[in-house]
Amino acid sequence: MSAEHRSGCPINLSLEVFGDRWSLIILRDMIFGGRRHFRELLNGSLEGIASNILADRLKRLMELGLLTKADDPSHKQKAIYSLTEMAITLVPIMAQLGAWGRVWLPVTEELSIRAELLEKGGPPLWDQFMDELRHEHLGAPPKTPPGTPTVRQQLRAAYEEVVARKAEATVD
Amino acid sequence: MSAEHRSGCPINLSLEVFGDRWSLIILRDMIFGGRRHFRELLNGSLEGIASNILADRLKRLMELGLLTKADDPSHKQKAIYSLTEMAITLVPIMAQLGAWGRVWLPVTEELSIRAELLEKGGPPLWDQFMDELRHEHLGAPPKTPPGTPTVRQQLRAAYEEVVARKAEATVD
DNA sequence: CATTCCGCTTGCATTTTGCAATTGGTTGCA
DNA sequence: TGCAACCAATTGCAAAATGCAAGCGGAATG
Repeated sequence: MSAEHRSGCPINLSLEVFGDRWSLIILRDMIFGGRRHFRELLNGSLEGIASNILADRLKRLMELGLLTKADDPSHKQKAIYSLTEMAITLVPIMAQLGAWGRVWLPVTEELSIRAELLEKGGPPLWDQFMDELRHEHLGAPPKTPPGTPTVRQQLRAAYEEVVARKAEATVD
Repeated sequence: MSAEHRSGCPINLSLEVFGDRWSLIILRDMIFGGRRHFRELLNGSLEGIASNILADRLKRLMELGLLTKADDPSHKQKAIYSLTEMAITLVPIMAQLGAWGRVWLPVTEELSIRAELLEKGGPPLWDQFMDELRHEHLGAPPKTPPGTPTVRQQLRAAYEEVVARKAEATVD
């Protein structure tokens, strides 16, 4: 192991990658929120990340091999960030983290419905989602027949259903 | 959500608990290494945690409900730390983190054999391990018949086998 | 041609971390 | 009884990370 690493333990090395308050938040927004641009990540983040921290983490995630950056052909100033295979395979970790948080922490209903769906879908749903991300970010051929609702669409629909139901309940 | 939380998203809330470089390391050493005392955690940690950080994190993990502390009846100065159910259900997250790290990060063979075994065993092995931890830390009745090798023993045996094989290879 | 938007960068205050030494007390052994 | 070793921390201090607000040059938009 290199001198930069505290130990060769896989859990420790994973923590050296994610052991901060922002890296996984950024990846979550890219994976589940479909965000690809700096501004989307900056303004869309529920948690309010600062621009200097976002810039630093994007750079770090690129150096670590979790993200790549490319010019947006439609806009010379825009950069498009893409997930690598390394980042896409974080889906099971995200699912487990969400499932655990849903049980033990004070989550809100509308923000945890996605975690619930992902938990119920289990590994088959995670695999489908990862295939969709490979199509979206790596240009891999889609594996699901066209017309099938994507996992992200399903998660989004469930989220909006909860929001609508809660809004209705408020009116009553 | 309370004002202390950045958002009610389960992944974010989980990160607020584990989004640092030490909390999961401590829990890893308790779960997989069977460590229960301050000194064991301090000296046994491969990564070399400082005593002030360890003290701070143990306190924090207790406040969060992941650990409890009790007097050691055999030694007035010793404290015994125990995992709560909340901490025991981290086993699947640990397993996924280990599995991911094993694939993508520069792990050493002897330190990743446990992650490999845990991955291959899948949820049934995780469940058995969690039952053993409930027995050890919460006093729950054991579910496996007496005489069955524990998961921790299996993991330890596999680790030592790799170490022995590598030592032999060095001699040749 | 002014405004907005683009991905950052800068300066600066606050918080967290890491290291080494030390604390007050307990235990085990001679 | 005396004393070294051990116990779970705590203290002081330097260094690093974080967070906030403002600003940058350039490009797109109206």
